[in-house]
Amino acid sequence: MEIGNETGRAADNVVAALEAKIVSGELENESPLPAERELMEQFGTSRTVIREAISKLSSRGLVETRPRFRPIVRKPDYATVLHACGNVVQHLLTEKSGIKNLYDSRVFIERALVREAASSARKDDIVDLKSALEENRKAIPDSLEFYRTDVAFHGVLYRIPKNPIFPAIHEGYTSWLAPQWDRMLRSPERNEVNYIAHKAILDAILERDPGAAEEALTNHLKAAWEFVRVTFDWGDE
Amino acid sequence: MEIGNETGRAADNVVAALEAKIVSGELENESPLPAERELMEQFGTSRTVIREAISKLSSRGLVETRPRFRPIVRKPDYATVLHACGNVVQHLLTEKSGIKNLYDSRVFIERALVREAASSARKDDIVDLKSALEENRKAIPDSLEFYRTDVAFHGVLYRIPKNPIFPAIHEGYTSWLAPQWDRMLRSPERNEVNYIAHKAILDAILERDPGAAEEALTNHLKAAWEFVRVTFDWGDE
DNA sequence: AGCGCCTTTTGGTATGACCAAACTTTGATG
DNA sequence: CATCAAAGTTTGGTCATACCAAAAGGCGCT
Repeated sequence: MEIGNETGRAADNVVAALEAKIVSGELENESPLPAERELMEQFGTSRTVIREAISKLSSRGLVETRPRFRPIVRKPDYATVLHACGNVVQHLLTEKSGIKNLYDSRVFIERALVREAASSARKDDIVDLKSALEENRKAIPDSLEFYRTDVAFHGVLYRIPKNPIFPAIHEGYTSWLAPQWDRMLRSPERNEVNYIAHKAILDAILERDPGAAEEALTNHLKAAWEFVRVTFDWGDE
Repeated sequence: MEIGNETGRAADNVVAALEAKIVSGELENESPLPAERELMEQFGTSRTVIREAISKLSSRGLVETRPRFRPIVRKPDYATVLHACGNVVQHLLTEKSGIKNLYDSRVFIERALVREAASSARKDDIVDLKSALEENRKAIPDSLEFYRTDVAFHGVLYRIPKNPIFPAIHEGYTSWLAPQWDRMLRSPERNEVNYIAHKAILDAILERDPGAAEEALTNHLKAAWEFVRVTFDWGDE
């Protein structure tokens, strides 16, 4: 009866409707979705369709579903979107080449980020970098804490362009490449090496030398990859 | 009886099984999935969970579903993954700020790409660039063809790092930002301007001058954005 | 072979039922 | 009165069955 039902996909209407209600805030963020049986009455359709719609919303990151709980509404932001993509990306990381490609892309991005930082970081960016580096230094004895501050230091770089896409990408990299870092965690002797590398990057940024910053960053990440590669006992990539 | 069935998610088992069969090639790429009723017999489960599993596979880009057709197996590659992410990303592009952020990230990436091209493009890369530019020049009178060659020219840049992730990203940008380009298509007088910009970029690459290449690229994309912005009659971003 | 018609297959949807886990209410208890 | 455990209710996950319309496939006719 409803207009717009041309093609056989009843669930899409429900998806669109709920989608609208979520982005408009009519369905409040972080709050549970109405019960399926209520939705099916509300939309005048069967539970089959409702469930399929919820499944689609879930895979789009608009709701978060746990096995036996009510779905939770998630207003889309860059982080949840990247997280939703993670489910899709994971297939490409089962082979070494996929991981290598992803890591290389990270190196590529961060090279550009440190260039950007060196050429146009603002005062507060510099403050953030210094503070992140200091946290990093203090955490050298504690591998777990060092990992956290390591990620945080790189995270500051991703925030410098003031584009929310980049922090989201950073989250993607750290979560998708996390399994590899586990090995690094168990090698505390690497902490000081990595700290020194971070310091070299920051020094180059402070001197406003994009080339040096890029080189320092490249050396840092290449060394980290080499370490992981050897630890995993991979042949040459 | 099967191990790994701890948590109440029967569909996940089916997803995992089909997933494995797809990546292993047991389910041939580009060929249709078995019928739902056959799968339900094969897995000893109801059609409900089979359908849910197929829906999940679809949203992960492992199968492609058209409304009333058999799902088609799609072995995951970077392009299909990016395409699958497109459904998720679209929410962020409904506002101007989302488009602006995405476009800025593109500028950021391509700046790094042309630097890379200028500093380490190989002979065949140069050949590709020259040929793409020539195609671009010849297409100046035909806006539709010009658009195609324009995309192709930028695409060559994304292929230079020899990392399949970048061409996939390029596909993402071109498809996600396509609506904006429509306006550009109807302004053939822009074609020559854009061609000249492309030529300037290539010239800088040929001179192995990363800085000049980055600047030329930046000018090119900033101008294109400005044109779109004015045409759309947006205020300042 | 090419083409239109008819049968079968198959995806999309609707119902209704059942279970187990989550949630809510209730009521006994200290 | 606050606490907490038991009983009752809701609700997501699954199953079985049925029906429809469109796609696929077969069949006969030209």
